[in-house]
Amino acid sequence: MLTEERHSFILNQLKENHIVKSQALMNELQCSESTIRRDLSELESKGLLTRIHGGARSTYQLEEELSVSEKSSKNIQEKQAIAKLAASLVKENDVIYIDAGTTTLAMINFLTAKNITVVTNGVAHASLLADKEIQAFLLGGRVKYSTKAVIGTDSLRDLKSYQFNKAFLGTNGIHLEYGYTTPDPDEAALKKTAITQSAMAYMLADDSKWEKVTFSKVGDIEEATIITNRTDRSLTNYQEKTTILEAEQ
Amino acid sequence: MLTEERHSFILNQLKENHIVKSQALMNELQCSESTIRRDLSELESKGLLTRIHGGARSTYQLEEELSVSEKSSKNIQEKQAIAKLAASLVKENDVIYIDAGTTTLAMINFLTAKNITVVTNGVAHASLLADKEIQAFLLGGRVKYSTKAVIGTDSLRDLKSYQFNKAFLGTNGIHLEYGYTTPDPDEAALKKTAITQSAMAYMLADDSKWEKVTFSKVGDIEEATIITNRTDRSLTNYQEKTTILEAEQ
DNA sequence: CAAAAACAGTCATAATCAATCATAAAAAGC
DNA sequence: GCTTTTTATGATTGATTATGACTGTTTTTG
Repeated sequence: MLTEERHSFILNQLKENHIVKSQALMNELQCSESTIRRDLSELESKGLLTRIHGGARSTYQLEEELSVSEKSSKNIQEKQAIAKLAASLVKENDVIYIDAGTTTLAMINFLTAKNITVVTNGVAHASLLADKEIQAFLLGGRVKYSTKAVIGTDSLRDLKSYQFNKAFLGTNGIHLEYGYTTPDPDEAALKKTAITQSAMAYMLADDSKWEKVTFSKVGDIEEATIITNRTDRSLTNYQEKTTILEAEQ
Repeated sequence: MLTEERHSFILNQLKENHIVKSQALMNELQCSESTIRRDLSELESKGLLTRIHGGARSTYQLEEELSVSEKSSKNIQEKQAIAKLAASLVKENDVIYIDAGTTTLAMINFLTAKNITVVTNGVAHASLLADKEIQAFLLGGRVKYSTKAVIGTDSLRDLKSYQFNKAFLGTNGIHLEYGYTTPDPDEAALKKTAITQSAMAYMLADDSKWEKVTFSKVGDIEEATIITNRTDRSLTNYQEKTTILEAEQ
């Protein structure tokens, strides 16, 4: 039984039952307590489950927000890995912007730096930040139905009154020539402003976003550091223009 | 049976029945009295329930967060009745303000009027409105941990730029002499402004809020119409000052 | 008021934990 | 080829946590 096999077995069990017990896993996977413990602890560090006394339970956050088609285990793992790397860049006393979106939402669970201030336009993000008792400011404005992002002129004006050390953004397309793009012009305007208001901008994008172009331009490749998952794709062309951080899966 | 499993079982029971008995839990979960007692006391310290002699009842806050689709308990029915009456006052094309807070959250599920616009300072409210595809605007500002309400100077400024047909507010105290009061001065300031920005103001308050006074004054009795559940209390003194709508339980 | 039930607190036992070590298989280097 | 390094695993240790039984006290009930 390979490590990978056990891991995917555990994740599948969690998908069905919401909870797994170490004892049961020992029997089903025919391995020692130590091995199960190591498996659970590895999966926890990737944000794929939460350990509890006697086993583990699923980390609901991401699964709940993602649409059915996005719920593949591979997709979640990629997002968690990217989110973890992004969160590790946040240091004590930072004032950061976190854009609405699922990958950035996953970041919040990995935030450990003390005394940080977060500004966001994500309604779900604000809620999770409050749960974690992290100081949060929400932009005001119209709430978009599908993504629960706050957008519009009010939010843009609010955003312009803040200055950030770092901004963490999502995007729907990355293209060498057309830069970062996203379908909604309102969201694009917000992202663009966030980049200008921030000393450093990070674009979080999993494998599927590369070489894609959508409707509204956010900015050029060189305007942000890209955080992505490790891929076979050659990124040399992009690396000439900007820094790319690759998350281990 | 893992600790976590018992805990979620207990919370689920509470969601449905509003009350649980230690003896019943002992049988259903097949464990000792000591264990149940420890479980209840842990969950209480997390604020997820309130212990009572012989078991536990749900905390008010949790009750409302979950009351969205639940109905069984009598206590919940009272609050739902108030929320339902309040929602019935909202008519087509209205532009309304819905205050953050547990009582007003229940209102949203009863909203049926077409083409309404809702402004709110409740993060949970904004999320629920988006789910129902009701046009919603969120005030910008700091997110309060405990209630997930947006408060502070930014939200106050945002609020002043809107005008409403109707405003629906919660309060922690109603008193003939001291008027409407709430513990947090920031929230009080918002409520006060909402009243002035609105043609009609409604104060939602269940039986337990009467004759109570808390720290910050929102306004005098005559500044809002009160929506409450039917009670034995004599309200004659109040009815001389303002309109009181009583919800049938 | 008295009996019964529920309570908080303590204790010993059992299960689970983190941490370390030794072994064996796989991978890398020479 | 053989050795060295890396990786995965299971066994062992003492520490931590969870549990049920037991004590005497408080609350509820008839």
